[in-house]
Amino acid sequence: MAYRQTNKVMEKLQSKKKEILTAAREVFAENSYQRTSIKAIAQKAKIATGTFYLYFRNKDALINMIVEEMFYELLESIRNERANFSDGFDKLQASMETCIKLFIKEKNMAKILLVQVPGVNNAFNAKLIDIENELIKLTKEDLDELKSQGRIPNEDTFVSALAFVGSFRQVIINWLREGKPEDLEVSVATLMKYNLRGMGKRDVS
Amino acid sequence: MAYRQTNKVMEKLQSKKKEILTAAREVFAENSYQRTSIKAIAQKAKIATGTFYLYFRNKDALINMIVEEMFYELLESIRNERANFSDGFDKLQASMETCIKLFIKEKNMAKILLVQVPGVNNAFNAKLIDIENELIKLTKEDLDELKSQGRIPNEDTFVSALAFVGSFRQVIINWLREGKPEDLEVSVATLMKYNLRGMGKRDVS
Amino acid sequence: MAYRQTNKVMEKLQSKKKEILTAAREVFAENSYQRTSIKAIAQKAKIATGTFYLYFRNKDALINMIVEEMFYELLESIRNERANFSDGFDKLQASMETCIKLFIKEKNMAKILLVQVPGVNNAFNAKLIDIENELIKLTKEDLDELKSQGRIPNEDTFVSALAFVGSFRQVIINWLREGKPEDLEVSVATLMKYNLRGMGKRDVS
Amino acid sequence: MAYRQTNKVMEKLQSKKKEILTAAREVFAENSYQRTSIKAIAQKAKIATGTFYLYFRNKDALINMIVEEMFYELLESIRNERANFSDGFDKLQASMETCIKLFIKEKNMAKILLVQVPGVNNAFNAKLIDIENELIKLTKEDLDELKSQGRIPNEDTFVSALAFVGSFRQVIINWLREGKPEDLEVSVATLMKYNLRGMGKRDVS
DNA sequence: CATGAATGAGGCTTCATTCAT
DNA sequence: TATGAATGAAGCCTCATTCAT
Repeated sequence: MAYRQTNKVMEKLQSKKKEILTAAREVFAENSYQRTSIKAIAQKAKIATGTFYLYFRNKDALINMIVEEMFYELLESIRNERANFSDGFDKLQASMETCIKLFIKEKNMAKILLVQVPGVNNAFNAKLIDIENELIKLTKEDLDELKSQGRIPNEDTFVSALAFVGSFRQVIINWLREGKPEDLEVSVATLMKYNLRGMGKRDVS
Repeated sequence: MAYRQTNKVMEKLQSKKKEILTAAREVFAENSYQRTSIKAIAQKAKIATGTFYLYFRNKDALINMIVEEMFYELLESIRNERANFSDGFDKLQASMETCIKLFIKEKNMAKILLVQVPGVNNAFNAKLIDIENELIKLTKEDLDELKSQGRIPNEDTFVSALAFVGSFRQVIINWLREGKPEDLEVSVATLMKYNLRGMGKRDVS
Repeated sequence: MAYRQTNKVMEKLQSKKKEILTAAREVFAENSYQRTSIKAIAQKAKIATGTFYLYFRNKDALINMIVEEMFYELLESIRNERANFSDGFDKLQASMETCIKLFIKEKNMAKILLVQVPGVNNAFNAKLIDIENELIKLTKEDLDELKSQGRIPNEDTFVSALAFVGSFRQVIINWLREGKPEDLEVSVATLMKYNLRGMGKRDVS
Repeated sequence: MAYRQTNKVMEKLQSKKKEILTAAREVFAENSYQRTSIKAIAQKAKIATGTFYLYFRNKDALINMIVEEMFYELLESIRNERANFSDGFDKLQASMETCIKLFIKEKNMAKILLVQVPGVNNAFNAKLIDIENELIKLTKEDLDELKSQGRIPNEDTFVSALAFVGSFRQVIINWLREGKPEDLEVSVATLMKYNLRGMGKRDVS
């Protein structure tokens, strides 16, 4: 009895926390971290400012959790999608396509991860860097596999991995900031070819 | 006796302004714009807070000048170096090599331009974006030239330009943040090859 | 439990605002606008500096409200009292007597309106001038009526109105500053006779 | 030799001090005391800010001296002019006409005495009040004389003196602030009649 | 004497966080 | 738990005054 009660309370608490997180994402996507006030988030979440502190120790804890959530969402999606493929090139392609699709679907997420939060605070940067590093690591693993299979030249796969991730990052940022390229999906195909050639894949159309 | 309004005095004033700019660059390289206080800059420059305002109208004017200086330093260097070459591929290579060399020489500049990018909604960031866009534009021009010469495939050069710039950006950022790749100059050569292949240049070693 | 958004809460807020206004009036009565700091007002009102900004957008908004309140209090009292009379001379007398009575009752108000007038270039002063002008306008209307009735000579009623208001102003100011004349009410009677004669009323005792 | 040298130096110093005072008057007439910076005065006087402090202990000392100068100029003019008359009414008229003429000639003086400085600071107010009180005292003396001669009714001459001065003050202030009455000299004649009647003079036209 | 750069206290305002209800 | 008023530290900027030249 007491147990179920607690569970229910926990659920309720969790759901309220989720609501705040959702509201916070929206507000952060518009303004930068520093320019976003707790009051604004609370208003968006339709709670009082004080209530915010029942769910988060402070502002930093909030942004931390947001980034961690995104970390999870993004990398989990990528890992799941990659699991459907065994070929290195396919896995690379799957990684990026998943990433792009998620960003298109959740533009706020892209804005926060790529535009708003960077530069705010070394602690958050560290989290963001974790995500990026994880993505780079995955990419490098694929490249190493392809290299060991002799399907790409014997080059520094770390640099290639950075180039791969960086090129996508730039295209997405530009799309977020300037709205160009207009059709991100088409551009991603071009970009993929660019990178496959860059890695040294033979017979790219 | 009165100050003699000689060159000496003027130089001293200019040099003081430079000192403040240098101090500000150092502080900005560590913290973001929003988290950098005038007080901190003044302390670094060993002046009183009020003195800052003798040299800059306000905080925004300072950051504006810093970024404009960097804009000038970076793009002027690149343009100068590019002028030595007529071949499109050579110009692309010259662009990036100059950029990298400058960043190695002036690490704070790289940190400010690439890492401490603050939230999107201010003049500071707008200027930074200008720099990036200018670099992308230059790259695209080279690619368009190469395309018209039939030396690279008929693909969206805007996307290629973004990929090119983005891949370098990522490598430099990683070097700044993690110290890897350790030997940036060597990696840049690899990266260049990656990109040349990516663009579709034939016979890249 | 949540605050109940009852009348009680609202009243409390309003009363707090009133308290701040009262404190501000007291401080302004001692020092001029420019020399009055928010901190001083907050201390007088026994609140923190930040609390002030929960009730007023900024310093100007406060002074605006203070003067508008006074504008309302003073002119409304005068208009109400005048409504009891139809004779021009009676209305003039009613105007000034009401004014004097209010100033005796609310000495701070008199001090702010008459003594702490700050430099000309701000909104505060503009409002104060509005009050004075309104009073002059009312006086002029009475004089015009009397003139059209042939009860005072055919002279420039604007000048007379200024003289009328100015003479009262001077007496009150002197009373505020020097405590003389000691018995303001008696002096006001004398002053009234002075002005009635000045206007050209016949048979003033 | 040394003596003459010193004298010369003193003269020069005095003349520079005068220049600063003149500049300060101009600046104060435009902006209020608080909004007038030493830098602005120095610029108007074509000296360096530091130089200001060679001639005045501080900003307060400057305004003090300005007001004292005006005190002297105004009251001395009035006293001189009054010396030409022996009749009480003539002396009253001479007082005010001199005052008005001086204010018309030196509008800055009027602005400073009547509009800018009041309310700034109790210390300056005190000086201003001295001037006003002196004027009131002179007026009262005339009225007392007239009363003892039986030429005006047996009323409180202090109140009459206040009314007299206050009515002029109001007209001048209105002229400074609003530009009305347009022709001050004509209005002053009307005003004089108003006051003569007010005092109880017989046979005012 | 003159200069004007330098100083730093102090003013206004914002906002993360606390706390009485 | 929920509320939102209250707090006060901290930031930006101004300006009277000082001081090295």
